[in-house]
Amino acid sequence: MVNPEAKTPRERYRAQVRTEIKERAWEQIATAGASALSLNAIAKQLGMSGPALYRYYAGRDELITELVKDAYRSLADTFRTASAAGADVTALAHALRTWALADPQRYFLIYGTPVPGYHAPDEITAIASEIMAVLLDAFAGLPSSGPASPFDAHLEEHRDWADGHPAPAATLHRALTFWTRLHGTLSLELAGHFTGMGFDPARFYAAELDGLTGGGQM
Amino acid sequence: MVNPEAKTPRERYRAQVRTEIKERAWEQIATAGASALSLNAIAKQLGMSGPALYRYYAGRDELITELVKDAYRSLADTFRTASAAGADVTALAHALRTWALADPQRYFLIYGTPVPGYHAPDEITAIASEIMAVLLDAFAGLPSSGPASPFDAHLEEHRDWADGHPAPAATLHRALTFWTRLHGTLSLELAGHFTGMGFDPARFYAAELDGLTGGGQM
DNA sequence: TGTACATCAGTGAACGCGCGTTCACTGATGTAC
DNA sequence: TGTACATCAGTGAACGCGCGTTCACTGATGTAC
Repeated sequence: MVNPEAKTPRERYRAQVRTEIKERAWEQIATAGASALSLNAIAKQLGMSGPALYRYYAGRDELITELVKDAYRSLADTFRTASAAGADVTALAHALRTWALADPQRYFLIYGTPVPGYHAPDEITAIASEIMAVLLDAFAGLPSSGPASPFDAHLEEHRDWADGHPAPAATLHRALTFWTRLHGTLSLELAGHFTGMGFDPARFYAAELDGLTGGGQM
Repeated sequence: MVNPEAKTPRERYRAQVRTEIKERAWEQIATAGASALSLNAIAKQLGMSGPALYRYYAGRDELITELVKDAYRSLADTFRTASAAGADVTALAHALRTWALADPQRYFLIYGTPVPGYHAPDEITAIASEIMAVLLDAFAGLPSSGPASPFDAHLEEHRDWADGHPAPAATLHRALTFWTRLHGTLSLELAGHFTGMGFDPARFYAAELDGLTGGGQM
């Protein structure tokens, strides 16, 4: 009769405070960047003293790692959900852009300037390859496009990252390109490098996407 | 007989110390990232007290702005020099990659995670458009490729950033694409996102470049 | 249902640190006559 | 060439700050009998 999975009130409370801490952390990151994240400031916003946070996180580093993991998981969920709803490559691209625009600093926490010396835990690389798997599936359902490039042959010899996905190297190539090209536009847009140039970033994004889905040149 | 441009020994000394300060600053940035840059630490490395630096820079912010400006100027110089030596689009791309790999954190100081609220001074946007001008010239000397994209028409109405360059919108489009695509690969490579994937980033970069120079599809 | 005990969230004081920045000063370097 | 003065690089003390983190504690919440 006892469900060992059931949460006691205390566990429930703990979980709630943990997420509240993270919510404030995201607010801080959004307004001042990740490097400005401060445990004491979070505690103050929650109306508690600084040391209280140590009941919930071992320290600043653990909190940040948790935030990075959450960001990855959020993106992976977005992709998986879209894919489950039948999204094709184009829809995935738009889901990506929407997700990124919703919280640019969250995007940069994953894809932004790396902290020298920091190395992502295995759990994170696992989520990253889950994202890639969705992408590979989407491209596998697309008609092949254009002639094989010399890079395809090279990729064929280095396809471990595809984690056993049966798609041909050309498809891996396209998924990789999807990633790098859309990141290229998106990150420059989010960083404000297009500001003042006048054109509509969404249209440029769409143009890049066009090249990816096999239709046009370039 | 007096050359008003000539530097007095004191001016010479000042200039030298200023560059020494910047050199140490770059070392710090390279090893711990820009957010860890500390005036006191720089002073210690130079064998002087912290306050001494205020003879040379008004404060931390001014120093960082100067570093960003130097980074931009360095990239612009690299491009201009390459261009003057007859570099085509491919050569510019390789110059870009070499420049980026030489000091990844310098690259990220320009193209990395933005600090929310920070706005680049006009002097910097001027250098950025100088870089773009070199790129436009390089593409203008290339045969046009592929059918016009719908984005070209949109760009035609927003071409102020090209600063009067006479190239057709399709060329602006290609220069823009050069920028975003190569940034996409390069930044992911520099941030270590390709680590463990096995393939050679240089080859992928070359493959992307191939698509840009008009040859192949995609 | 009531009491005795264990668990654990949160506090407040404290530690040591390094930061950016100011200020009044010393002493060396350069300039004017 | 020598002296008197001005310039200015660099020092050391000090200010106030916020940071992450530890520690011994109080008091509320939950558990066992």
